Amino acid sequence: MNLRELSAQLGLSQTTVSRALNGFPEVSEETRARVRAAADLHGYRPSAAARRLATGQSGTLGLVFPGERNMLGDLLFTEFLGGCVERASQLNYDVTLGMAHGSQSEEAVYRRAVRNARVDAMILSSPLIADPRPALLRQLGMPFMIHGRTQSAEPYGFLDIDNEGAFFAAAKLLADLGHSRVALFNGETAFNFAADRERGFRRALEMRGIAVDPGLISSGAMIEASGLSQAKRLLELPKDRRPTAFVCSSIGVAIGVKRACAAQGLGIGKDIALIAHDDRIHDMGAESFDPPLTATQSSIGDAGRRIVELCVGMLREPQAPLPSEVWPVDLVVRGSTMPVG
Amino acid sequence: MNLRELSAQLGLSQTTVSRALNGFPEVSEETRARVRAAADLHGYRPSAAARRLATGQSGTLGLVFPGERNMLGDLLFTEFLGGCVERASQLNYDVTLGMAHGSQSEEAVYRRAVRNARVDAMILSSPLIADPRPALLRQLGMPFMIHGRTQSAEPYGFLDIDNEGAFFAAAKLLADLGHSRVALFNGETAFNFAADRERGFRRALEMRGIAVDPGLISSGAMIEASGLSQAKRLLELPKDRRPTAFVCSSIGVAIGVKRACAAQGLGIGKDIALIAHDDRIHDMGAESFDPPLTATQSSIGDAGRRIVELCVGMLREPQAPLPSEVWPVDLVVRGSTMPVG
DNA sequence: AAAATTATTCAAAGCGCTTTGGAAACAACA
DNA sequence: TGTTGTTTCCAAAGCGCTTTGAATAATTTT
Repeated sequence: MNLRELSAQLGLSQTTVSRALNGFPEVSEETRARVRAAADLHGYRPSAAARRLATGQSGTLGLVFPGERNMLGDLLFTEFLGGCVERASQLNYDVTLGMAHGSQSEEAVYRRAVRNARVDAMILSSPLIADPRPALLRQLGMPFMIHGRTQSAEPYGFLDIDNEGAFFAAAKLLADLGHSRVALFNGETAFNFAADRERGFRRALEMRGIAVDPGLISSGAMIEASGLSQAKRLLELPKDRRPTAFVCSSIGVAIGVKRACAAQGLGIGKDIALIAHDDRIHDMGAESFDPPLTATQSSIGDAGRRIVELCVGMLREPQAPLPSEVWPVDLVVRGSTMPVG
Repeated sequence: MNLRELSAQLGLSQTTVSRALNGFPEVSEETRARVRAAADLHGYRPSAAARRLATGQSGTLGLVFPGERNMLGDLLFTEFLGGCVERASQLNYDVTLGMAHGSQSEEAVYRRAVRNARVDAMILSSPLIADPRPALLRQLGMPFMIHGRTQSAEPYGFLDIDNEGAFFAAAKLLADLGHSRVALFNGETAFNFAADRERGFRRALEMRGIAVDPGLISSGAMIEASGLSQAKRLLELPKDRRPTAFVCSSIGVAIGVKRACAAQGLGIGKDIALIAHDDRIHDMGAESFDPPLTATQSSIGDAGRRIVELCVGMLREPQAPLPSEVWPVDLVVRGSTMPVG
């Protein structure tokens, strides 16, 4: 059943039926009710393809798989994606995925998506400090939102968490507990969030008059192996230079740290203080660590849901200022932190 | 630049230009070359929306997030999805995602996708033995392919791995090494793959004249905690009834088993033999276990790539028999298995 | 009661592609 | 010469929706 048939049934024009169904004000409530009833009765569903052609809008949002894949990255991306898909389907939007493959560069993926005009907007995740994608998309005329922030001359819409504030709070807590040798195991420095976190970390220690030892700051993949090897290295330092506290960019890293400590007979929350950032995945994480982990935490699924709302809002009101939000991050104190002893 | 403008430029009809670009035979090679050159020159890209409307095909494949989410499940799904997206984009297809949310049942998600006619076919993953989706989709007239198999009266296309053969090989290896008390930690029994695996497992032991002890077979979530608790329980049995070998449905489960063994001072590959199924994720897995794990392995990313090919083939030749493939599974023997003793 | 508003409804023109049913041009055959 | 085939190309009719510009009906104003 299509629009023409339905309007013929009703003895109305396509215009009126279309407007009645789409909530335009210039159709009487009586007619609207009649149209709705008939549409329900016949199970009428407007053709997405026809609407796309007529409106020029695809009702579709695009995401692209991150170029470098790893376990945690995939988990985070999937959790984020799941949130996006959930909210998008509530808003009657589709989500389509792109991916670089083989010789095709990531840029080509974005170009392809834009050229084919298959999406109304794209959502960028894991932005680098110097990320080429905003400039590219703006040049191509494709609206976008960033999950995170980036260093960019041009304006852009974004949703980010307060990474700096989070790591400021974590480092400050440790400093207030008397720790002066605090190590930071950060994510890859090319990512904007990692820079933000390091800034917050440094600011807190400096505020407490603690000189930041560059040797205690490292960055790398946010996986168990990184935490293990880096912690091992630092724990081998002479006792008076060995860190008494660690701040980790992910729970995976914290697991590695814990293993390194265990190997030295050091107990988390007893001999060594540990804080990690916890991107809530499947509503579980830091609290099921042993001991329960003091953590800065934030739901990446919620971020996905919210960024889709912002994105759709942006598409509906193109002339409005670009949406931007920065979410505060909770520092939840659990059993992995204690005063320095 | 649209088709009309391009054909005006060329002094040809839209028909001819369209056919030239789409490789129809009734246009001379000379004209085709001219058209191609002009299209390239002007950067002409056909509008996906218009094509969709005209052909009734959306050029889109649909997948739905599994209803129950967990870490391994997400990782597997993402790996599979990544493969799908990769091949789909090579074939100029899009992949869109659906997801049940809140009150909306999984069935509603499929209905919605079909009603809106936004996808040409759907790919079903993690089929249950009694899965309602094939009947639903057939009734709705939506083509689909299953990654896995199911117990269904109606025919369906599928790509599956030989789960039965894999677990047959694993159990047979253990039997041949002299193990007679072999435990199986299977996935949820509602899933078809779990039933297949158990069948293979039993068949091998029976073939070797070993009575299968039902107490040694359990099933549950394919996560570390399951392996840990189940193995712990079995390792507490009196020595003459305690299993000497374990077959696990995932590496996660194997990790749990290893921890349970370690707690009892039992070494994998020494005191206890261990085999797990390894869905290759990120090209790593069983070989980085300690000790390297004897495993049945199969690439889930490859499966994603292939199922998209089959799906697209099915759409292109709707009257051809439904495609189906069963992939053999390699049993790779590493250090976690040894003769009983 | 006529004129001016306002509230409803409609006919028709796209959106940009595919595809049907010829037609024109040309060569090959009788 | 007339007929039959081939090749190559085209005009025009959709696909099913949105939206513009007008027309009609109902209401209010003068």
